[in-house]
Amino acid sequence: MALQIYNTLTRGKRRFHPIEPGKIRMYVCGNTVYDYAHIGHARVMVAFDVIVRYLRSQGWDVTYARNITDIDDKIINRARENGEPFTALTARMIEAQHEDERALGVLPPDIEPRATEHIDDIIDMVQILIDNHYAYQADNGDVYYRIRRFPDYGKLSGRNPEDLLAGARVEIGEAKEDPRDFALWKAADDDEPGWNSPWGWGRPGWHIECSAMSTCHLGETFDIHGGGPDLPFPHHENEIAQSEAATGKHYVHVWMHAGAVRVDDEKMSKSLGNFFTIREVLTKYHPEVIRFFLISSHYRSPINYSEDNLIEAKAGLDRFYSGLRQFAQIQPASLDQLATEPVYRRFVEAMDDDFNTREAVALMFDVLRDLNAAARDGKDAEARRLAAVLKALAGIFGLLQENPEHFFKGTGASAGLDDGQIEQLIQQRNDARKSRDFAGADRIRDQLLAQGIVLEDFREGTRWRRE
RNA sequence: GGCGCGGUAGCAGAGUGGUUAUGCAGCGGACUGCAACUCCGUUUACGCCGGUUCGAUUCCGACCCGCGCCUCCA
Repeated sequence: MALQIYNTLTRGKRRFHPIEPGKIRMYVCGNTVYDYAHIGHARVMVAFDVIVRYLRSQGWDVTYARNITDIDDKIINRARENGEPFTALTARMIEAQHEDERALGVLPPDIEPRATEHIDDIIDMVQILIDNHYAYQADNGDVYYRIRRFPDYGKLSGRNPEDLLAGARVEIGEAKEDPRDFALWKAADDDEPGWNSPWGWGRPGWHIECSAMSTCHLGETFDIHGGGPDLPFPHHENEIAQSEAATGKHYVHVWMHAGAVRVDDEKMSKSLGNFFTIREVLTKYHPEVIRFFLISSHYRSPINYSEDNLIEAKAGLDRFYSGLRQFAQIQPASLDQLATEPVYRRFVEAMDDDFNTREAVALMFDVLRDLNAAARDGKDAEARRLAAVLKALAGIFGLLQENPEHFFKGTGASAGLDDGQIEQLIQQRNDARKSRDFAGADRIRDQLLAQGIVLEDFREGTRWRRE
């Protein structure tokens, strides 16, 4: 089966056809850097990271751009609250985001354009829209997009422009011709952050930056545009209106949107204040646990962030590492080797079907079971082969990248016993076992368990891990 | 109100017009001094009502329920 992707625009899965053979140009809406990234951001970043990794594994030449919105009202307000220049805030938050990405194993995009570095491109596009009467400067100095000039408005989110008129809020002192019109350029006071433009001192509206930057880096028409679940309307709708009005070309072939993250079965939102930052979550769970949790659902399904679900993800990941523990030195199978494995064909089939990571994970568990059975039965060659296959499949997801011993034992710097003390106690216990002092042996095991140390006895010796 | 998505076993979560998803938890068994790890087996699963069909969880229609967007939010 060839690659199929669900397209928000057509509301269905279609076979993917690249604009240029073998190449995929992809743009994903990144974060507005006024605060630390939260798990909703993590989901989008991990989802598209997996998609890009998979596409590359299948031989596609992917150009992946993901922007940073580093000028906007929220940034200005937060910087003002903090009493710092907005550039200081954004520089700090960008660095923090990059740290979070590295922790989660998210590879950097090929291009990471920032709004403030594309002010000229933005101004050029706004000017084109004004010249073509798709935009106008209002009495308050703002430049607005003239919705009614764009007949296709609403095609992405399935909205009727007339309905939008009924629902549009009319603000006090409204300067727009039409309440549905949205800002391309916002006039600013002299003491506010801004840039000189043909319409005076000001700053870009939110939507125009993505139109300008995507066109600048990927061309007027490109293959895939992605983002979070709340972006189809109005953000992406507005992008389409801007770009297609400015270029006269079809803007994007496939629109992809990740599903929402809920927290304890409630909508996660800024206004409810129930969102978790990535760095908070990383203090509680191993980064791969978070990654595995995210990959264990389809990227478009809503997922629920909860203690139980993360614990379950950890249990699953523990099994994989447990199975690989005696195969730490095995290298992942090459793509050529993988191609001969029946399970890989099923893996590709699952992923080609709109990136069905859940199905693919189920196949990884199948491999794991066979691996454990082979290892138990002493079929060493087969076990090593399966370990290599498992590592290769996991590698496509950016999982199982750690040495299992390290995964289970951690840094050893945490509270409690250090590795040497633990191993000494295990030795004492094994001495007791040899002399059939099982009560004494169990006492030591319980003592270790109380400190979160779990023992596993094998013929070759006793393994331990920190829970 | 408008637009859209979904309701699958204790929980999480794929998928399919007829044949075991998978994981976690539970139970039984093997292994073990006992455990843990692992393997094997296992628990009335497909919201409700009609229709199409030899046969529907899977297609169609109605209904009930949940959720998302429509407002800053990924």
